[in-house]
Amino acid sequence: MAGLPKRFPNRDDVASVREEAERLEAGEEAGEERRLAGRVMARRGHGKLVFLDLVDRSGQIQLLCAADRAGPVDLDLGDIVGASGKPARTKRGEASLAVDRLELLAKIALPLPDTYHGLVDAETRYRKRYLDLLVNEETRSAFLVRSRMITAIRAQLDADGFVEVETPALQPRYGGAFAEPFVTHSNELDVDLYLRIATELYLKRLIVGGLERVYELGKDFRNEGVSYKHQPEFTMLEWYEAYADYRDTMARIETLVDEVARAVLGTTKVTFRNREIELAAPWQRVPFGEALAREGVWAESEDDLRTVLDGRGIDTSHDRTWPQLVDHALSQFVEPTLVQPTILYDYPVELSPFARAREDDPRLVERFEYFIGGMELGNAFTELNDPDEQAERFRLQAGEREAGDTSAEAGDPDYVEALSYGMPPTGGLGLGIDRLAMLFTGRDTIRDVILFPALRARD
RNA sequence: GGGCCGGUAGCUCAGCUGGUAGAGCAGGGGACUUUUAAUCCCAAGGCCGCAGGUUCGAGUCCUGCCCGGCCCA
Repeated sequence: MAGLPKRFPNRDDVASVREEAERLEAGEEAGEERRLAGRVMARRGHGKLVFLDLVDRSGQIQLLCAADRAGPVDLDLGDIVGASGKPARTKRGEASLAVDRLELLAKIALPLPDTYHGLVDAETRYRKRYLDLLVNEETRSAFLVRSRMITAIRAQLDADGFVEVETPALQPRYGGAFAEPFVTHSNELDVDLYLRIATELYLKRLIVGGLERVYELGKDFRNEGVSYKHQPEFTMLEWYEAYADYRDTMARIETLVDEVARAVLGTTKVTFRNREIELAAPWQRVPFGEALAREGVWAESEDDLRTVLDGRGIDTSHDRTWPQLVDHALSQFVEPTLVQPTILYDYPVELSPFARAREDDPRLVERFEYFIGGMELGNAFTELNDPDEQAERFRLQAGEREAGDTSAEAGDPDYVEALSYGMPPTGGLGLGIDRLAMLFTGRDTIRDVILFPALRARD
């Protein structure tokens, strides 16, 4: 690249120049100069007249390069160029830039993938995402939608008085979710550390500390398998709101998704896996037990539930405890049916170590999960703020671990101590950002909304 | 972890019951002043995922492994 320009100032968007050109009559040319830069994605040569398709992040436009005006065109497909000229429409009406000056800004040295078929091979698309972005417009637009979605979520929470915070990703003990952690080691401190599986317990310490409304948007890490909706590292939003309960939280998440969809997509209707989904608030709300009972997979004892599930052809041999069986029943029979946004609420206490009990039934807690497109999008509760009760819940979880549930909460005495200083009544929520991005972009798999999904190393 | 499918030129794909590997696009050379996957001519391009095996002969059949996809756990 020696000798090539190091900058290209006063650049216009392809999309805006295109709009300008489209307002012209066929054969007409505008008077004002515009400057475009981007990648040459197609070339139709006619000797002394060459048509190039120039692509930048905003879109695509044709460059009209006449030899007597712009000089000879010595380029390869994939070269990065700067073009100065005037918006114009060709005789056939194609929006163009009539080029006065064409500068090479960076040279391509390897051939671009097929620009007509695009880059199809899934493995190559993930390993060389830069090529996927270059050649597949749908890929580019999906990641731009994801980015705008995240921006809109932040804007909404900020406007509602939340403060964005950052808590440790390397944690001496992990918690806040049922999951296997990644373990790493600090040489300096000579201790093992865990990559966080959730931000929950740190964020609630901040509520104890008086920050009132906090959120964190960042990566969580879970040392588990991959699927169309699972990746070992994924993006999670968690918020905590003092002086609110899970009913307030239900209203807030419905409204957030509704308004973010309108802001980003201009509609609350999306299509996911060939199903039309209406994201607009309010969402259906169904008690948890009722949702399982409707599918005929509800029983209050481990033995009864196992019998029911075995009778439905489910292999329950890996489910050691009642909560695991309930979870299995939920994901197998209920979750896939929850295509339109649905809130399941009032969960069994055994599944929910951080949620406050209902006043009228101590076996149930004020917790909800919400589902869209047959996927769980997130989890929320009226946060347990009684330190003694929290300590008791951790003991209950320790029992589940001993019964063979390795994903049960490990317990966190330091967190219990924090609660002992008093935490206001609080509503908290988690939202799987990648899954919401799948819904917003209509992608079937989480790998299509994560720029560099986890793949095995290849030499 | 199990089942099924796939890996052939930079990319997208053919390659039949085993007989020395093909096209389009891209890349190289040339022609062409209103094209839209522009067109036309010329030349070039391969560890057929890897390693074994069967066979006179393997891209093709068999075994193992690697990578990916889908489904299941």
